[in-house]
This record gives sequence, C-alpha cells and structure tokens, in this order.
Amino acid sequence: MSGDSDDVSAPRGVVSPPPSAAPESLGVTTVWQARLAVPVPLGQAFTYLVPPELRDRVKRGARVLCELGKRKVLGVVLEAGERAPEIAVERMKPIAAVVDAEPVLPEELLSFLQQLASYYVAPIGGAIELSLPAVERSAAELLKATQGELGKVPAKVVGRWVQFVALATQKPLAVVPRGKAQQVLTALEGGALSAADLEKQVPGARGAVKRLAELGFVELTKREPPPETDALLGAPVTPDVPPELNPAQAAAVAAITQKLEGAERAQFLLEGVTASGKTEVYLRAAKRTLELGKSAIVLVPEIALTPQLVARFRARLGDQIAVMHSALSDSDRHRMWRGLRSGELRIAVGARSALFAPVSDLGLICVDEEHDGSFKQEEGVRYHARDMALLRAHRAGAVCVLGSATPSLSSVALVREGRLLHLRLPSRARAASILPTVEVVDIRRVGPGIAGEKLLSLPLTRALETVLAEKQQAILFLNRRGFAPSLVCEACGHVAECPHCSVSLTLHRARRSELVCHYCDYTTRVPERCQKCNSAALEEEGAGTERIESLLTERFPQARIARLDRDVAAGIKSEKVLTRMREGEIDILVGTQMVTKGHDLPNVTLVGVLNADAALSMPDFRAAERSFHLLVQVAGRAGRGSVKGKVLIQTRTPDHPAIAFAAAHDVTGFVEQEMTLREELNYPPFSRLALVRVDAVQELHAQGAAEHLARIAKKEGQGAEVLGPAPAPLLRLRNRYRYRFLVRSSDRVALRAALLAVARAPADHKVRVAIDVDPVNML
DNA sequence: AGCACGCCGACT
DNA sequence: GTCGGCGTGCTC
Repeated sequence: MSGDSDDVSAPRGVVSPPPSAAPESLGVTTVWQARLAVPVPLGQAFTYLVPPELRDRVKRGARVLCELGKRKVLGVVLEAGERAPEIAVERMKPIAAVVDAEPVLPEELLSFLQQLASYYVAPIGGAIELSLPAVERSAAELLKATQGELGKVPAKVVGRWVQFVALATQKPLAVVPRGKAQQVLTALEGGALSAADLEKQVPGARGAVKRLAELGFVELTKREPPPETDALLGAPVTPDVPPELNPAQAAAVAAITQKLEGAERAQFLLEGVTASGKTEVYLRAAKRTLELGKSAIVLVPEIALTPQLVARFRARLGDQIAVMHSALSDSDRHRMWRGLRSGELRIAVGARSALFAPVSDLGLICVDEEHDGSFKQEEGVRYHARDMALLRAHRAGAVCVLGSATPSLSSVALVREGRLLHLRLPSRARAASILPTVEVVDIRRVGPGIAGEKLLSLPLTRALETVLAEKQQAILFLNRRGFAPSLVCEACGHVAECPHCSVSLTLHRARRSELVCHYCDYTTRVPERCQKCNSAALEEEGAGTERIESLLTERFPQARIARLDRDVAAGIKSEKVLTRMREGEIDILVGTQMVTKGHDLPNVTLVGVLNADAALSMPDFRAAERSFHLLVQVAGRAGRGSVKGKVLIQTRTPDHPAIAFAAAHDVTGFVEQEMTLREELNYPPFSRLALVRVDAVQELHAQGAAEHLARIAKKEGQGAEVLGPAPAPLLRLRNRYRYRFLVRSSDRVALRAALLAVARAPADHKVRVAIDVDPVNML
C-alpha cells in the first residue's frame, strides 16, 4: 500500500521542455500521461503519453496497446491524467490504441492485485497476468486484425481464434532438426495441436515452432477453438438431496451464514478431521451466497480438484459453476473467465489461480485444506493463495473460510490473535467410520520382510498378506520416484551426479534404464562402468517407487499392483489410476504424494508410510509441520468404509514429535509443541520471513551479489535481521550457482523496507535475484 | 519475459 | 566464407 511513491527517476526541479505536447503554451509543466502495467518482470509501472484523441478513453482498468521496446504489448491502465511528467517526457512513448471501452477487471480485483504486488515486492504486470487469461493478454491476435496498424482497434477481436500447429505435408530434406525442434515434431505426429497445448507438452516449444515454420516443417493455421470438451464438466448432473447436518456442521453453517446475511466481513478457521464433512459446510455457505445474489470462490489443492468434487458442487449449486484448473485448455479457461466476468457464472471452483476469478460482488471465499503447500505459487509472483484469500475477502467485505484437518501454524496463530473465528467438526460424519489404528515400525530394529529391502519390513509384509487374503486394498507411500536414488561405484565410492546440478542422478528402469536428474530432467544412459575409476561394480543404492513396485510384484505374483507417480501419470491421467483403484482393479497401490490426497477409497484398509524420515530431514524449519500434515493426511486414506483401517509408519526416529503425535491422532498436541519450538527460535508465525535468492553462472558472482544485497538489506531494513548469505542447500541447479539470505523481522514495515531496497538495488546483470516473501519452500 | 546485438564453432 | 549458438543488456 505504501509503495506508491516509488519511481523517482525523473529529476526534481528540472522540467525538460516537452517537445511535442502543446507547443502553443510556453512553460508547460504538465502532460497527459498514463501509468501502465505492462507484461515485463520489472518492478514498477511504465509511464506513457496519452494522445489528445484518446484522453477520454484511457481509463483505469482498460487495456491499451502500446510499443514496448521493439514489440507491441497490451498494458492495463493503472491511472491516467494530466500532471507533471513522472519521467523525462522524451523517454515516454505514446499509447497507440485503446482496446476496452469498459475495464477488463473489476475495480475490486484490480486494486487487490496492486496490493498483492506491493506485498510480495513483485512486478505489477505479473500480478495482473494472474487474473487475465492468456487469450485476453496476447497482443498478437489484435495486431493481426489491425494489419499492424495501431490506430484502429476493432472491438472484440481478441481471442476468437487459436493458433494450430500441424506437420507439413511435405517435409523439407535440407536440414534435420535436433533438440527441441525434434521434440516438437514428435509431439505433432499424433496430429495437429494448438500452440498452447504444444507448449504444455514441450515447454519452450514456441521458439522452435517459429523456426520450423520458416523452414517448412510445420504449418500454422488459425482455427476456431475446439468445442467444450472439458472432462471436468462432462454430463449434466442431477440435483442431489442435501444430507442432514450433524450438530457441529449445523453450528458451523449457522455461524458462517449469519455473517453472510449481515454482509459482514468475517474470517473463519474450520477445523475437522478428514471425512468430517467440511465440504458440506462449503456447499451450504456457497448456496446461501448465491441466494443473497453474491458470488463465491472455492479453492482446493491442485490434486484434490477431481471430477467427483466438481460433480458434487454442480449437483448442489447447478450450472453457475466455473472450474478453473491447470489442465484446462486456453479456450476453456477463457470461457470460464468470460462467464464469471459477465456474472453468468457466480461460483469459481479451482486450484490457487481461481482466487483471481473476476467475479462480481464477492461474498465468500473458501480455502479447503488450507495447510496444503500447493497454495503457494513457487514461480513468477510467489504468492500464497490462502493468505491472499484472507486479504481479498477482507477488502471486499466478504466472508473467508479456511478449512483443514491439520491447520497450519499460521492459521492457528491467527485464531489465537482473535483474527480467525474457530469452528470445529469433531467427528467423522459417517458414524460407522472410525479413525484407523496407527502402528509405528522402527526399521532400525525390525528386519526386512522382502528381499532384504528395509522399506518393506516384516510387519508391513504381514499386513499386506492379510489385506490380500481379505480382498481389501492397500496404499504404500514413498516420496521418491524412480528405481534407486543413486548409482554408486563399489570400488571407489563415486556417485553418478548431474552435470548441471549438485545432486545425484536417480536410476529409472520403467521406460528404459536411464539416469535422470529430478531437478533439471537431464537424462543419460546408465553407464556400464564407473566414470571415475572404470570399475564395473556399480551398485543401485536405495529404493524408489519403481523398486518397491517390482519387489512387490515378485513377492505377491497373484496380486494386482500399480504405481502412481509423476512418471506414470501426468496431471489428469492420475485420475484413471485412481478410478481403477476405486473399482477394485488394483490390490496394492504404490506411489508418491499423489496417493495421499483427498480421494475417497472405501476399500483401502491399510496404508503404509515406507519412509517417514525423508520429509523430516529437509533443511527447513517447517519440515516437522509438513511431515505431520502428510502423515495425518495419508493415514486418513485408511478405513474410510465400514472396516477399521490400519496405518503402518516406518521410521528410524519413532520418537520424533511429528511421528508420535500423528500416530496418536493428536493435532492439538503437535501444534502446542511445535508452537513452543517456533517461539523459542523466533520463526513464523512469531516473526515474518523473506528469502532472497541470488543465482549466477559463476559461483563468485552469485556469492558476491548475495553479500552485497544482504548488506543493503541490513542497512535499509532498520531493525530487520539478516541471516546469511549462505550457499543454497542445492548449490548448483541448472548450471547456476545459488546463494541466499533470509530477512527476518516481527515488524512488517522494517521487512518491507529491506526488501524494497534489495529490489531497487542496481542490478548486476550477471546475476538473477528472486525475492520470496513468506517462503514455504526454503530450498 | 521478449527481443536485438554481438562475438565464436560446423556447415554449404 | 555464412548460419546460428546463446551471453549481455534494455525496455516508459
């Protein structure tokens, strides 16, 4: 909010004579100008001149076309008017054309985005892009329609057509494409793809496509976007019969609707174990919001956005629902956005980006599983959707409901400060389902059950035998993809490492034997001999999901075993595996994170956490909190039907609080002890943090810049504490060396001053600087 | 982020 | 001899 007095690049006192503007009046000190949010990752807004004929049409919130460097871009007007030039007039370019007669974004949303950008010390252009679908953002379509002439912009040409890329009928023989170009051609063998879909399959394809088109390998065509084929909004759904609420649910709904009806701003923490019926509370609140003529936004973690959940919302709330989700095509996303913008759709359900839905008259925001890490955006503008949900709701005078079985410490702190009202749903809604029994297996003491593999301990093997005999199902969770996490030379101890990152390469067998870097996707064939000493004695060390799957297949040949991780199923395909699981076509499912989230699989009676220590050993003050959430979450998969479930947690540290409290289903106990620890160490929620990451090709450049910026932060952030700089836990990533430091303060003003100083420090162009306010992932 | 400019390797 | 690789710098 306080960041509006920024740009001081225009020298004070010296008023340069405006060369073009109003030549008849001598001594003119004001000029018609507009501050625009333009699509560049550069801090502040850019100032453009407003030509006389556009003066009454350049309005806040409208998109305009202008030249930025050598290209034409769409900018969003933040403010316009006649005043003293913000920068030297001769540096300003004129706005070329006005695209919108009315603002593209509602005022409520636009000013919220400005505050978001300011809070995260992020470029305003990037913040506004969060809210505009790609179609509304691209100036290309517009320019085609105007034949490059900037003067006249026909209304509503933006986004009617989609670029399609197809293999050319005749291949030129002159050149053989390699690398990215080759990947693009392979992707197109299955048929033409829209440029956006192609980009999804082959990141960075655009550049290659341009070249391939010039060479005649591919043909570009414009087509109507394909008709709506969204799997999430398939068949019409018949209305459901709302279930009877239990007393706790009824009390929660009453508390929320009272605030809705009084049009009071209010914020709630809805705490309830898995299957306690939180979704039903959101449904009732959303229904009431609709009845009051307002709009609602429901945020769920990426993975939880299943067709079942969407079907549930549609069954209750009808067809006014927009689903917003990363797997949506550009044109479907655009349809949803238009529907919301026009008021035709009044509910947005989706992952974190749905927070920026352009709804009119916002009444309610629900954030389900608010503790979930996927609400934190880790690229570009690094915002936290939960925190920003609270902000947007507050600004709009709306009600915000955060729901979780295992609330984040941040939310618990807000409850203690009296800023969130606490609602509890104490029991599972279905009386028959009771919490599973949890057994902690100390794998230091217990022997292996299968083929010497410690992660398949004897108790776990016995439990699997029982499950198979009883015709029930099991889920095994291991947070490690691939066959083996490293390949070690037995002769000299050399570990195969990624040439671009400081990590060992993971052995994958499923496709063909390959060594893969899990950070940069570098892939190479498995070497026959050690690269260092030429010994042939190479040992596959440790176990990932592939090895577990293969050992289980050997040990239980009659069982149907499946694996679910990023290698098997990208995005929506994981739904297929889960459907097979639900239909009883799989007995044992082995997988990573993907198996842990909100799927209702009633015949699963055994959940095995193969290595609970993996997440605990992360160098991050939130490691315990994350592990605890994960364990409780995955344990919640067991025994959702009528049979009591069983959870086996394998660990080398059975006494660790995250494990012990999870085993005891004791959320309050864990929160108490972790809060005490955080307070002692002065970590959030008892202080505010920001992480500054610096990377460069040369290690010394990164280190030097980090030290320099850390000094600036210390000097400018009066009272803020600077921790570091130090090499990042992953010193090298994608050929770049990374250093970082933390800024900590209980005073948000001091923290902000430090960060602004860092952001404005003259950039050494050899290094890249990223500021992460309220970081979640400390790596 | 684009986009251009600019300086070193494998092709006609 | 050129095409083109990506390092470096700039955008009101």
